[in-house]
Amino acid sequence: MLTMDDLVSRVRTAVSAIPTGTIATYGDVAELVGCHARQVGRIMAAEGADLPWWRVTNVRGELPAHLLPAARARWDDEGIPFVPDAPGARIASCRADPSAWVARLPREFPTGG
DNA sequence: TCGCTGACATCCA
DNA sequence: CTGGATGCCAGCG
Repeated sequence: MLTMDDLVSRVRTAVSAIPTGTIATYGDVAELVGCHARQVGRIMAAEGADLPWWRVTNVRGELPAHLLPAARARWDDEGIPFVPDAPGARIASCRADPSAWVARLPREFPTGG
């Protein structure tokens, strides 16, 4: 049984494991923790304050306007390009390798199987 | 204790 | 941009 607390814990673990300088999508995280992408967004909004949330974007590599200023600063720090004219380019060039990302997770991390 | 409704940092045609 | 599909939570009666 996957409770909300379990889900929060998994999301926190998964997001924390995203390698520096790379980004993942809500869908990636959702698939990894075994829930819907939208659920990840809810958790990030509520519990993601102390996580590298700027490494988690939507499928287009974008974030809501109220987060963009802070996210851009983080992306700049980590060498992640901000490409306002071609947001897809960022997600394409900086998306974390799932294998490398998942490898950073603890063995105990339940991926659903 | 339900059932409806609105809000959310999503995704797709 | 518009409209529908998904999952979960919070507020109201």
